[in-house]
Amino acid sequence: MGPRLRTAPRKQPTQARATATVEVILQATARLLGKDGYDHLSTNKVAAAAGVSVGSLYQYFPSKEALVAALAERHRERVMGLVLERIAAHVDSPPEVAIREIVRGIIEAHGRDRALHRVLSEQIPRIGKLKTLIEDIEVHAAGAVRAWLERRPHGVRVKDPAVAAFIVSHAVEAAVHAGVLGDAAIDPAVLEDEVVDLVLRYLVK
Amino acid sequence: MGPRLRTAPRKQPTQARATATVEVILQATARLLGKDGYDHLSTNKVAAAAGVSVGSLYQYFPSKEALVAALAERHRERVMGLVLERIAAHVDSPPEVAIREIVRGIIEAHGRDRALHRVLSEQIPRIGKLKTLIEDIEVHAAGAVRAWLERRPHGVRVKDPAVAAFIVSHAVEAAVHAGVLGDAAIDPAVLEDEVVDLVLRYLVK
Amino acid sequence: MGPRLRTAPRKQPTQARATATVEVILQATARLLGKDGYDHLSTNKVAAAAGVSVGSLYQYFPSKEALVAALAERHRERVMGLVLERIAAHVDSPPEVAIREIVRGIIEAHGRDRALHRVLSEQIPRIGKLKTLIEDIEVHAAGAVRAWLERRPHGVRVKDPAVAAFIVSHAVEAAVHAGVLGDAAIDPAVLEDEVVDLVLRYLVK
Amino acid sequence: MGPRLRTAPRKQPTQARATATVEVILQATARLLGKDGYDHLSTNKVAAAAGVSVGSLYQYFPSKEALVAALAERHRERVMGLVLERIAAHVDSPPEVAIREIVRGIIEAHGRDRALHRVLSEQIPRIGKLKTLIEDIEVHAAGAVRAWLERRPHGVRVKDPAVAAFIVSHAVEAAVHAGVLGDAAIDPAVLEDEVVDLVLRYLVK
DNA sequence: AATGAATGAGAATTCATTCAT
DNA sequence: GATGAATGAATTCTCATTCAT
Repeated sequence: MGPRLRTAPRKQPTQARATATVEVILQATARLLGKDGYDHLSTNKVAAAAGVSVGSLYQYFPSKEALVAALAERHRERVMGLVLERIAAHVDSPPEVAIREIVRGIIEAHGRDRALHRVLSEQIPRIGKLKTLIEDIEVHAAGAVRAWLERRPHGVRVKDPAVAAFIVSHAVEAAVHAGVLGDAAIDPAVLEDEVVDLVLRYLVK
Repeated sequence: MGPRLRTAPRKQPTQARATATVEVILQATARLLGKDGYDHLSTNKVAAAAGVSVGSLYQYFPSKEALVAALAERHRERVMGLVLERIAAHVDSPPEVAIREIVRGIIEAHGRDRALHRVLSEQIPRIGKLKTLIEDIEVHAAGAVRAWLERRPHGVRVKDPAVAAFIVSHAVEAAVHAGVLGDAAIDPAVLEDEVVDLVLRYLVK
Repeated sequence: MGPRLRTAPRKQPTQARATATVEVILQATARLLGKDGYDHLSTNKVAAAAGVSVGSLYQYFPSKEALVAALAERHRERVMGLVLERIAAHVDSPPEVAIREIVRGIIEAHGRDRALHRVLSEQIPRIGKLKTLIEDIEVHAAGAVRAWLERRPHGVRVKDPAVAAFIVSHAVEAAVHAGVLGDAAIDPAVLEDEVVDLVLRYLVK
Repeated sequence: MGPRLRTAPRKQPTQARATATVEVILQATARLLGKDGYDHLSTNKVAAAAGVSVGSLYQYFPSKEALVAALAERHRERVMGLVLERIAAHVDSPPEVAIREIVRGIIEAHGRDRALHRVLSEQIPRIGKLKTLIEDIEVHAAGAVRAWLERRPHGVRVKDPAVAAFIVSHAVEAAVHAGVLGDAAIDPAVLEDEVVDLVLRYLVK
């Protein structure tokens, strides 16, 4: 599905100055990506916006894709961290509480860096290597949900925890994503109630 | 958010030869889209792959986006047609039956032209006119679900049909999409049962 | 010795207009190559000097190397033609006459398009695929000389015609090349006498 | 004819460590020159391949050309040394002996570092300072031959020693170069006999 | 209707070289 | 002496689009 693109970071900055350069480049990437979209992004524009030379950019990123990949990877770490942490915090809470807290965590995670999150989620599937990244997230998330389900055999009514985890994680992600980031945004409190309801009725009651 | 894009088809082919040309162009577009991705698609390549001249291509499609839009539009019509038809056929069926039939319709729709469906959903940039196209589909689907809900005030337990339709349509689409097209495909019968369960418990019981 | 470079011509011009474009591009290449040398040649400069767009250039030549390769191939045909013709015309002339005429032909061939000849011969070895071209010439030339030798077993004193042809063709080419094109050019008449002497004494007397 | 190039070595390494650095850089240059060719050589690549920083490279070589010039100069010294030494050793030998020894010396010189020799002769652009370097060699060699000829007015039959030296040195170099380094290499003993014959008949008998 | 030659703005990318540390 | 981050002009090359034939 698309040719292989070079997304591997080119070299690690070792000096502090270099780290700052990489930082400033990624920030400019995020800004332009949010403003103009992926297609209108160009390495020259990014470099100019970051106030560094193109040469410096290419010292660290071999291509436009690599730029976006690095940004996505960073973002993924933050978002997944927030959600997994919430799941971990509620391994032993009663389902009603756990589910509400986790759903709220997901809604919050989508609320952070909305513009960046939106543009990344839209563009990522098109960027070869990044498909893997998004799949990692899904597998990761579904895995966590499954583990959560398997810990409470009596509290849930589900036959196959793997399938249920798969269904639930995709359904929740999509509903929250659309509800928070879509053009027709939904009031977060309502969204939370409804999604919790969706999940609770499917898994528990 | 990008320059103004012309996506309206330029003219309708009237002669049989012209229809064949359009057909061959769209097929080449689909093929290249799958092979190289949207970014590496080019009108020249499409024309070459289709065995026609660029000039001929521009006779029918005013831009690269129009090419992809036409392909997507075509596919949308088939898929949405199948689903809306299923919804229409079950306006008055009992919820259990209606929901199962509709879900089955959605699963079937995703099964048709799997490769094309996957490519379109991954490769279409979610900006410009193409973005609108995609959002239209979502709004359309949610609208149909909402209408369906509003027809049966006593059969469903939902407070706000608009919100419920929104949640449900996104959740179902995502679960089915991932279940049918994802790397870890799920047995269609199991998928059907689980998605029906998800919807039924949320909307009805 | 050096990476493989794309030197194959990209597409054949079919319309008269296209043929003219190719012609004008090659002429500009020759001009710039003679004036600035290979390293200072660039596709943009060539296009500008030819009065066509870069795009047109790339329609026919995939790289800078291809440009030079096409030029070299053309030049080779002319030069080799002139020399082989001279050899053919004197298959049956007495050695003294034949050798003088052939040597004169080679000197004349080097005299045509001196600047182009000089720059091509200097740059060709560096351009991957073109090594073959130059070797072709040598093999070709040595072959013709050998055939010439083998036709007159009694007139020549040579043991192994293949070796003698090899030695003679390289020696003559180098002496004439340096004598005609070198910074310290030699009077053509003197050059002719001396080279004829060199060859005649080696092969015949 | 190209910008002014600085090819003079920047400074002499004085410490042992520095000498080793220079050595390692030149070796990397030779390796890359053989692998990628002159055009694809870059100071950054050379530094990386040599395991030193670009900064260090520029400490000793002020430009890319200087790098190649140093390599060529080194090789030239070895090769020319061997040949001139042989010429000097036979100033007073009878022509048959002298010529045979000198030709043998030239063949041996081409046999040393064949790969490097081939690469240098093919890849060095014949422009700018590097051109001069090459011409120096030719002039030097022709000069030595001329001096040798002028010392023995009675032993040789040549009218103009300068012209004869010019012809002979180019002819011999070309024949030996092709015979030793060409794709169709010739047995060194045969090569020696034939080249000696060529020279002897032209100059002496 | 169809062709395909031509365009040229603009994107990606390299690389010799400098200089602060 | 050595390092390697930074530079940016220059170059290669693509591609959507037009238009004469």
